[in-house]
Amino acid sequence: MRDFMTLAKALADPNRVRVLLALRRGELCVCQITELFGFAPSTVSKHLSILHNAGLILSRKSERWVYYRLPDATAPVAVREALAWVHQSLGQCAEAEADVKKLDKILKTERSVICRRQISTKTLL
Amino acid sequence: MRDFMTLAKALADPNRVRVLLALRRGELCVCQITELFGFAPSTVSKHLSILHNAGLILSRKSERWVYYRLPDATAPVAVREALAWVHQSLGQCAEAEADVKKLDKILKTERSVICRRQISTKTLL
DNA sequence: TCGTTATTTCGCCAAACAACGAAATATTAG
DNA sequence: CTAATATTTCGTTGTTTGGCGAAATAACGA
Repeated sequence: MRDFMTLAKALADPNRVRVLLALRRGELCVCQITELFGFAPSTVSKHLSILHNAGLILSRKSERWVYYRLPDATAPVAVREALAWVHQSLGQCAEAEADVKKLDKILKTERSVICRRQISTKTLL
Repeated sequence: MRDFMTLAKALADPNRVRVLLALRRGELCVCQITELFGFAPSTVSKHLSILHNAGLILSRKSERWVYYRLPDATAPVAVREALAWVHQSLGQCAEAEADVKKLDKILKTERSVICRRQISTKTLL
C-alpha cells in the first residue's frame, strides 16, 4: 500500500505527468526538462526526485549531467501499469503534443546553449 | 489532461483507494463505509464525491440511502485502466484484507443498527 | 587549485487538501 | 405536518505540497 501511494501521489501533479510523457522521446537531462517547463531548476529537480523515488523514472549520471529515462520491462508490474495508464490516456492529448513540439526545438539546440540560457536569464535580473 | 488529473488526484489518498478496494465486494451505502473507516460521515461523503466526480464510482439512491458501486465495462478506458491498476496492485495487500474482514462483520449486521451506531456515539458526548 | 556549470538540498511562503462539526437538504415514519 | 434518519454542503483548522531563491555538492576545464 505504501509503495502504491508513493506511485499515486507522484502521478497526482500535472507537471510530473508531463515529464513522463516527454521522456517517451528518450532520455533527457535536467536542464532540458527545465527549459521545456520554464520552472526553476530546483523545482524541476524536486519533481524528478519524486518520480525517481516512486520508481517511475531511472537516472544515469554522465559527465556533469544527470539523464532521466523511463524504466524498461524489468520494472515492477505496478510501475509498468501506471506508465501504461498514463501513456494510453494522455499520449495524444494537447499538452503532450505541445511539449513534444517544444522538445523538438530544444533537442535541435546544443545542450550547452540550453543550460547557459537558464543562467543568463537569471543574471540579467 | 484535465480528466486524467482528476482521476490521478482521486487516487492520491489512501482512504479513497480503500473505498475502491472495499467496493469489490459489491455496493455499499455511506453509513457502511463510515462504519468501516471510523471517520465522520461528512469526511466519508467528501471522499465519495471526489471518487464519483472522477468517474471511479457510481451511485444509486434507494429509500433513504445512497449506494456506491464500481463502474462496469461501459466506463471510459482511462477509468477502467485506473481501477485495474489499483486492484491488481493492492488486491492482496494487508490493508485490503483487514478491511474485507471488518466489512464481513458490518455486512452481517443490520444496516439500521450500523447507522444508528454512529448517531449514538455522537449524542453521548 | 580555482572558477564555472549542473544538479540537489534547504528554508520559506502561498495554495491545496483532509479532517472535523454545525447546519442544510432530502426522505421516511408517525 | 413533525420528528427522525441519511447524506451533503459549508466554514474552520492543521498539514501537505508546489513554487521560488540561496546555499551546498559534484564534476569538469583552465
